[in-house]
Parts: sequence; structure tokens; C-alpha cells
Amino acid sequence: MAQFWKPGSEKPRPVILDDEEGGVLFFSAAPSISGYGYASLEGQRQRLPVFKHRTAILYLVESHATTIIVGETGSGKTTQIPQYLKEAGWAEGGRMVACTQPRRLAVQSVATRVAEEMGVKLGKEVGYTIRFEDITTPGVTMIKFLTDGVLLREMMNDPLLTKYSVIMVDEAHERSLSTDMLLGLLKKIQRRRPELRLIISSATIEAKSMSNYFLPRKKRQEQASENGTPSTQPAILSVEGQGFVVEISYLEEPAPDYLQAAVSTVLSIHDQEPMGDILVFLTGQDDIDAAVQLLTENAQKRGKHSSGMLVIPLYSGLSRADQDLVFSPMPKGKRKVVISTNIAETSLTLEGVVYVVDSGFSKQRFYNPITNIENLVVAPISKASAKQRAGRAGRVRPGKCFRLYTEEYFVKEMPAEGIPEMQRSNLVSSVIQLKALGIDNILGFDWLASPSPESMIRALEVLYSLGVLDEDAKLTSPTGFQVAEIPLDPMISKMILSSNELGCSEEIITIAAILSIQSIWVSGRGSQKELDEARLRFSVAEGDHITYLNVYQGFLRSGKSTQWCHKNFINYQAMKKVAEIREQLRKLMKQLGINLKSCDKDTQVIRKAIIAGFFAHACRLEPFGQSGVYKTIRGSQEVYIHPSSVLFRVNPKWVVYHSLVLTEKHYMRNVIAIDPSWLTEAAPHFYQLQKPNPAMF
DNA sequence: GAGCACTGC
Repeated sequence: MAQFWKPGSEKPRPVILDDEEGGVLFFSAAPSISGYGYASLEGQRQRLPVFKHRTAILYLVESHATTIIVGETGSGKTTQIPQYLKEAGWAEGGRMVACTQPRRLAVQSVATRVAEEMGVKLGKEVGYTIRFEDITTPGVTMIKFLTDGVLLREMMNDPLLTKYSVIMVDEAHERSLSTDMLLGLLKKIQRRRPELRLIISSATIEAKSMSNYFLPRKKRQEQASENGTPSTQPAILSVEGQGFVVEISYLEEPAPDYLQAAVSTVLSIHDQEPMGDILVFLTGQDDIDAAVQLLTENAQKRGKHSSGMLVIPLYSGLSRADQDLVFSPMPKGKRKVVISTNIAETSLTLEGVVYVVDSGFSKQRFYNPITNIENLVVAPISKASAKQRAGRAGRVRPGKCFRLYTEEYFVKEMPAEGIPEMQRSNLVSSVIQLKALGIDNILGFDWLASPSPESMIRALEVLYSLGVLDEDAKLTSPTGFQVAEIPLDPMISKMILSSNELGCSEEIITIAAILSIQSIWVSGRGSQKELDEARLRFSVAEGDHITYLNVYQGFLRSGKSTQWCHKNFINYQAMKKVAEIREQLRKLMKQLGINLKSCDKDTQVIRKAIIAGFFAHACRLEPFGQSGVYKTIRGSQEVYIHPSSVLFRVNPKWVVYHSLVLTEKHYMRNVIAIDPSWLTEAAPHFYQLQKPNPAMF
């Protein structure tokens, strides 16, 4: 390799955790470590054969209410532990063993594997539940895999989760919003249900903080031991993974431009290293497209020599067909180079990767509770992330990871863990869910990582202004309870409920479904002009939301055709999801006693329903400023209509937007034109009529 | 006239 690389000092090591805290400790179950390991059980250090993996887990579960399992990728814990528990009788008497995952795909694949291992039909003894799919049989299913979000929803009907005897929360170190909420609630449930067993599966780096979080207060501990019940001390069990060794290299000097550094690193790997695919982590579509172009140009320049390289971009905005290219088999002698966002860090697994190039950056969401604006910025990743990225090189054989930063930076400056999503997000959805579960004191909730008081207060304010919470911060009836029932952003849910009286619920649930997915347009294909033209075919003067109705109707008229989507630059997978969400909403409306009515072509009532949820997002065109400058009514924030909006350059006097995106300017995405009188009509508590001001009209 | 990391209910 080029001489600027120096080998890292991160050595693979067996995981031995100290037992100073009094927790139970166990040694590795990795095949590479044979013989015996040390375990400290009930404070006594013992030598135990490592193959007693099953025994150790059952010991912990039977004698501890809370167990922290530490496991690496490929340690088999996710598939094995539920089976051990079932064999030991934990899934009997009508109770189930539950196992959560943060992603739908993981739930499906783990459930499938366990059913196979047990030789049963999926959906019988072993089943799974994800949104839109419930593959379980009541009374028969003993082991149930589900997404953490589904388990949270289940709590709304069964707050103590009485169906389950053991709940395993996998990938807890990822610290997703749902996982953090789930852990907080499970800790609460344990007080009411001391017999409930929890298994929290987390990466080593997070084990200690998880363990401390579940550490009971002294008093309860004494009570428990008096009753002769199992110790409530959290325990740590270490399970070693089976991945191959990945050799880490760092830059000698910091790179001024990680894009350039990534490109030249790929080229030197291709020149100097044996065959094996390369995976490059960059931050977003722009970077990725640029890198793909640079590499492709370079390969052409160098002619035959470099033609043995196929460069493929990967990010979620691509159509399914384009994404699937990364899985296509290579002709012999060709090297695959995948340039990816974080999607390849956890969501997609590429087999055959031997080299990883890690830029050290990713795009991350941050939330400012003062301005109530979420934005997306390129930020340094954490050590945990860097480790996960490197691990992607060791799935088929020993691999190499090239970090585009110095070892000194890694050791001294890179944060150990990322900031939990809970502290980077708008909390309206989380707060309403907690309220629906009867948790009144949001500020006093025992969070794993507490969000700022400002964020919590802002969320309460927004929910109050929507009429979802009353002056005492209690859910209103029926609006508050209904909004909590709908699995969407509360502002969208409020919009849906208002469409009932306005008689446009058919149209509004279509709009709600489209707004709750990322984008219905495909990216990465064709020219910008073609895409704009496609969009123009559907556009109407009332704005983007009404334009979406045209798109959906076109999709239906085409018989949900993939060709139609392709021709119109629309993402077929996204539209399929829209149809699914819409169907779920339709059923939910029925349950809530809301009639589905169409307003035909009356877009005014549709826009009024949108305002009922989004009145806080109203803006007025600055009458004397440069053209196209808007100010938010509340807050006087300067904003612009995003060029992708059908209202771009149309600049109606009054608009309401769905979301703001902050880049060089604050851009409004998804905008409708409104009449200002609708604002005071929909939200008199929020807007009051001013004395006529000539500047306004 | 310019930009959308990634999940999930």
C-alpha cells in the first residue's frame, strides 16, 4: 500500500468484563477460544467451560430479572437465545418469548432462520410481527420476533405486556428512538412485574451504561433478597462474534478532502491488493455521485489496466432495481466497488466485501428546540460506528479497513458513541406515545439518555396547540386519544381527523401516506430536466399536496404499473408503500368511527384540513424584499420555497409548508397556497386577526 | 434555480 498508511493498534481481543460492580460475568463463547473461561457467579470467580453458553444464559435468566448480554455480530445470540428459553419452558402457559429488532428485514430473516433451525413452519411456534404483516398464530406462537416500534404499539393495548415472559431487545446499542423508549418503559414494567425477564443485547462499548441504567435502587434490592426472589442485579454476559480479523490502517496526516482521499485509496487498493470487493462509506448522494464519476473517469483514462473495476453507487433514494445492482454477481476477474451512505453500515449487508474505506463522516440529524427546526449535517462518526464499518470487511475472509483519518484523531478525538437519536429529534411523537401509556410526568421520565428540557417543553407546546393535550398536559378526548392511535406524525394525524368534518378524508389519507414517506420521486436516473418535466405533468397551482393526489390517481389508473412509474420518474417501491399505509389508515379510520368521504375536486376543503394540522407552518411573502423571500408568521424566520416544489417561482402571497430543510437557506418542502382567513378559522388560539395592515395585501 | 443520512409505527 501507499506509504501514508500506518497500521492501527486496535487488536482483536477476547472480551473480559470486570465484575467490580457485582454483576455476573462470563467469558467468551467464540470458537477460536477453546477450553475454559472465567465467570463470576454470585461474586465467586469460577472457571467454566465455554461451551456452556446455554447453561450460562439460562442461569442468568433464572436468577436475574435484568440481564445485559453483550454480543458481537455473528455470535448467534439472536437465533440461539430464544430457542434456549423455549426449551427451558419460558414460552409455556400461554406466554411468549419476544425478541425485538430495530429493522423489519432483520425481524423477517431472524424469524425465518429460527423456524428453520427448529424445523417448524414460520407463523406457528415461531412467528413475527412487523407493520403490515402479522405472521403469528394466537395460542400457538411461542417465540415472536417483532420490531421495537410494534412492541411499543402493543403496549397501548396491553401496558404491562402480559403476553410475554421474556423480552429480548436486540441491537440496543444503536439507541434508536423506539429502543430508548422501550427500555425506559420496560424498566417501569419490571417494577410491576418482577417475574418479567429482560435480555438487552448490546455492543460491548455500551454494556456498562446499560447495566448501570438497570441497576435497581438499594432499597428494592434488599427487599428482593429478603423475599428470596432472584437478584435484580443486572448482569453482563459476553459473547464473542465469529467475524474475521480486519486489519485497520490510518492516514499519517489528516486528509484535506475526504472525497479525493477516498478515490485515491480505492485506486491504490485496486492496484496493489488481491481480489475482493471494496466498500466505501461517504455521506450522501452528492458525494457518492461525484466519487463514482471520478473513479469511472480514472478507470477509462487508465484504459485496460483498470477496466477490472465496476463502480456502483448505493443510497436509499435509488430505485430498487438500481439498488439491486450491488448484489449482482461479478464476472471473474472484476472487482466490485460500492460507494455507499450509511445504508451499508447496518441496513444492507454486502457479501464479498474485503476492503472498507471509511471517510469518518456521515449525515446526521440534529434538532434545535428553540427554532423547532430539524436539520441534516455532515458530522464525524463515533468509534462504535467506525468499528461497525470496519467489521463489514470481515464477513467472508480476513479483510482490511482504511480509515481516512489519523490514528491520533481516532484515539483522542473521535467520540466513543454517537449522540442517541432521542437527543437529536423532535419529540412530539414520543411524547404523545408516553402520554397514551399514562406517563404524565414526561420531564421526570427515567430516560436512558434524557433529552433536553427545551425539547420536551417544545413538544408539549406543539401538542397543546394541536388540541391534543389540555392545560394540564393530559390527552384530550377524543382528539388526543385518536391522534395517539394513528401511527403518524401528530400534525399529520390532526390533519386526518379534521378531514372528517370537512368531508375530504379519502383525499387526505392519500396525502398523509405520501407525506409520511421520504420521497415518491426517483433519484440518480435521467437528467434534472427530465425529472422536472415529469413533475410538471402532475402539477397544479394549489401546491404540492394536491399535485400528489394527481400522482396517486395516475398510479391507480395505470393499475399500479411499474412501467408507468418508470416513465414518470416515480419510485415504484415508494408508491407501493404509500398504498399500504393508505390501506392501514383506511382501516384505522373505520375503527375510530370516521367516515371516508371524497370532496371530488374541491381542493379548498383539502387545504383547510392540511391547515388544521400545519397552521404553525404558515408563511407570508415579504412584500418589499427581494422576490421569493417568505417569513414564518410565528417567529419571523426567513424561508424560501424549495426549487423542487411546484410553487417554486409562483410565489403565492400566503403558504403553508410541510417541512423545512436547512442548507444554505431554509427551504420549505411541500408547500400549498392558502387564504390567510383559513388560519384564524382553523387555529384562533394561535393566530389573531391584526388590524388591517396595508403592507400585508 | 437547487437538493433529500437511515430506520420505524
